[in-house]
Amino acid sequence: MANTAQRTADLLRERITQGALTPGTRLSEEALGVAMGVSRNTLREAFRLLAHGRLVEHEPNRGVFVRRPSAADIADIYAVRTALETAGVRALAAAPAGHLRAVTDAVADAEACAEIADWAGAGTADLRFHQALGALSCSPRIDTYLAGLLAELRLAFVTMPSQQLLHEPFLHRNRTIADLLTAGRTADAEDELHRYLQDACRTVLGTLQLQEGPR
Amino acid sequence: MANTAQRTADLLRERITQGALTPGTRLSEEALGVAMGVSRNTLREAFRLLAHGRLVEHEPNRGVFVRRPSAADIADIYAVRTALETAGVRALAAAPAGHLRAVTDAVADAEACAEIADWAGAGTADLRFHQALGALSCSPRIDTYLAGLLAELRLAFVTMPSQQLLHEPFLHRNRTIADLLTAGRTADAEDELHRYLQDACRTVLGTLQLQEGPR
DNA sequence: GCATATTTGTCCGTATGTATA
DNA sequence: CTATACATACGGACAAATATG
Repeated sequence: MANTAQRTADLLRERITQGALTPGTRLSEEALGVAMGVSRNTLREAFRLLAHGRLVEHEPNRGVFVRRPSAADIADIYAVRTALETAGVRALAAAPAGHLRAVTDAVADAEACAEIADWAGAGTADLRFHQALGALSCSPRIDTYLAGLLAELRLAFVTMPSQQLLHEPFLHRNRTIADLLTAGRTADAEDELHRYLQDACRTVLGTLQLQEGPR
Repeated sequence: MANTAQRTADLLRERITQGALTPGTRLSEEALGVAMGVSRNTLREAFRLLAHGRLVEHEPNRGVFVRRPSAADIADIYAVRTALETAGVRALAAAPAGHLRAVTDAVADAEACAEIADWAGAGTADLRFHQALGALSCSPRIDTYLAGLLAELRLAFVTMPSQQLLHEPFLHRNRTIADLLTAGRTADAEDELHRYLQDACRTVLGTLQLQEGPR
């Protein structure tokens, strides 16, 4: 198996993106070390890995805290997503056929989840849809970047009340984009994706403001 | 100042991108630790940071080595650069005026360096030109990504013989792009940049192959 | 504002496993 | 196959910075 620091980081990443460790929580080297059965040195290495993905914040001489993405973070994440995902759409012609099927499969999954009101599942499928859009570029680095960005976004979502309000309005637009891609209308798909991400960004920022205001 | 691990990583990054530590070099925890006056624990933390930027490769139970970017790496780097830099070009209208000046300044610098046959300087200015293109998106994350990609590319360049052959053919095309941007012809600038990066990628891959073959 | 307790930052020693000569 | 060298991981130690009463 991989080394301990990597495993520890993976485990913590999962805990964070699933909301078990909420933003603002302090991750004590001592306490977490004994809880996870690793030494402080190893845990510190894991912290470096997570800090690089912006899931935790390292405040010198104070410790590491689960990150609370700001409005500026959200806006920036959507800006980068727009750059990377539209690049995937533009690269559709050069991508193998299986890559497009991954896109349509994710859309179908999201629709199936929505059918039975499984909004957590719909959210996961939604993120997979966008990951699949980026994967059309056939670029390992774009895949890595996008995975990190979506994990960070998921972290922003965990404090928000309704996953349904965040995802439901966009499911039929996923289908629209997938259909445009299947029809080879990449320019139209790019336009739609661009507007889609702008709207989604506004929705998320609005939800964030709602919970930041009355705090 | 910042913590020791960060400083150590920064110092090593500089050594690597400037060719003092050439690809393939093994970075021994013990030897480097005493040489830089830091403990093995701290050095390992620094290694994690560098490995994330792909400047070094961590081979389990064998150690860390200065990375030797493969042809696939080069191609991928140019694919991501295309996505990020063209996104900057498309975002020109929304960028503050100073950002465009940073682009034209970098072009002027590169031309001045070429005038006096300072090809190392021209190479640096060239990279700054591309960083400035990405900065048009006004996205901190794109800036970070691009800086990492260009550092990795610089690592690929250090083993190549002539910086002149790598950069000179593209200087006048930098000027072309800058002029198109100044004229507000973003669509034309994007097309030109796209072809530019394709050609540059081919040039670098060709040079890489030349030195890989007769090894 | 001060004294104290806690926590991080850094280093060292060491036992174990793995790769290589 | 053995021996050596090294990475991996742990635990302990102490100074420095921070938080707490």
